[in-house]
Amino acid sequence: MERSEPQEPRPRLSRDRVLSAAVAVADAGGLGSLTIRSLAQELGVKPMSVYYHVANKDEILDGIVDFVFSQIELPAADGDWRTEIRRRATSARQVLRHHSWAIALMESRTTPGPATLRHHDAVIATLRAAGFSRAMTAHAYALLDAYVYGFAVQEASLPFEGPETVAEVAEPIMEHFATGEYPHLVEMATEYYLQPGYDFGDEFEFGLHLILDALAQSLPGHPG
Amino acid sequence: MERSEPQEPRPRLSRDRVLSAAVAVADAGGLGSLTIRSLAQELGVKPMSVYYHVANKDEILDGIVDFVFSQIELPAADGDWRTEIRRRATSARQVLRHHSWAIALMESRTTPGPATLRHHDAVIATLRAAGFSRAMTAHAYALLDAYVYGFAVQEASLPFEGPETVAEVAEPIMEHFATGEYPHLVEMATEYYLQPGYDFGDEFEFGLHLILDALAQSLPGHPG
DNA sequence: CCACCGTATCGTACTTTGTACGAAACTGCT
DNA sequence: AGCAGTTTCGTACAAAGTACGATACGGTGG
Repeated sequence: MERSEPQEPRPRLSRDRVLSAAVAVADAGGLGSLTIRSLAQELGVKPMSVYYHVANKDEILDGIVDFVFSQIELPAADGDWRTEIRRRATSARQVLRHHSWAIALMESRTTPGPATLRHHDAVIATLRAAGFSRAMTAHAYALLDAYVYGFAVQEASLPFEGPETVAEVAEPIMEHFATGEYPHLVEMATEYYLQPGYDFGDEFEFGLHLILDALAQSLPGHPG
Repeated sequence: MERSEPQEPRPRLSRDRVLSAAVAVADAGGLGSLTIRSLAQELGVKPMSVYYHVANKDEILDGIVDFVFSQIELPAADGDWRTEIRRRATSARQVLRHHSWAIALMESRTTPGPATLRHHDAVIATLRAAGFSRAMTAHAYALLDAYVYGFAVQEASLPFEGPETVAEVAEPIMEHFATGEYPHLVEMATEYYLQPGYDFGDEFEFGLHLILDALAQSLPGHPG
């Protein structure tokens, strides 16, 4: 009875556990820190062990992209389309902000997973149920997704996080350009972006509202 | 006189030549194919030689992002703002489509180069000259850029190139889903996306027009 | 013409990362 | 216990970034 040291039974590996750990590692240290070895360490296992559950690293990347999609709220086809589409857009932004490494991945992975397909299906269903033609649904979806992803890209490329740290980061850069090049950029930065209380994230609502309003105009039966 | 074989004097390296070659390599084989060794081979030089002209690979990446920005047409502040903004948006899309590897980079690089800053300055100048307030300029710029970048991201993640190859790529995938999951997605695909003549790139114009129209509404003196 | 010196290029080698290959450990079943 | 399938691991190699010091080059004063 001296042989048993059941301190950590270390549950068996599985594809799901591998993917969850991969998400955790990427969340903690970015995509660059997600290596097979770091992933194995997170799982308390030796590197080559993960290869029993996934074919290669690409499969891991595909998997965590689909995981991210699975976290985005789906719109309900039988609800008010503006409310539903707005909800899924807001949710998408939040999810992408939380897993900002995912944006880079979504661009490179071309084999969508089940959550990704379900997501697209739900959005299309909502737009069609709202009365949009097939052509308008395609237009609207392309526009909405371009906006949501593009906003996420911009947000991810900002060098700061919270609303208050903007000034601290940008001011030293700005002073460097006080020489007279980029006058409009500097003016906007000092007089607007760097003002206390400015939060780039707030811009999201403006654009989303504008797009939804404009799309509503094109719906049949609308006072054009 | 048997010593001189001046066939290829191989011009000296320079930072610019390094960056140009890096763009060429990325254009030809994607970002993944851009390694210090492949770059050195393109330049007809040994790997470590490029390190005399750039500090590290990150500096190369920053450099080629700025190069891409330098290729985007700048709007003129004294022209019609809709024409100018539309022109720069269209140009940006074309450039990003030609160098699709750049999209992934722009997201990760946080130190903008001179062309990038000049670009932002010109866009802000045009919007301000058009009569947009500072707040509206910030709103409009965030919206426009999110759309342009987001559209480029979507376009880059499509697994096909020209308008006619869509069906060939998508049909086998679609048949795989004829089981009844994703009914709306399949319906849109077969009845719309896969119809002859459909080109996803055409969606760009729709969204851009919609956004510009909606922004024009908010300009002072407009019949609101 | 030559020694000299700053600039530019290169050779070698170490580190990190993905992963092939086969051995070892573990599991449940007879 | 013995065996077969399942899961984990040890070893090792290739590709890629790059540190470090040596070498080659190109112009200048003696």
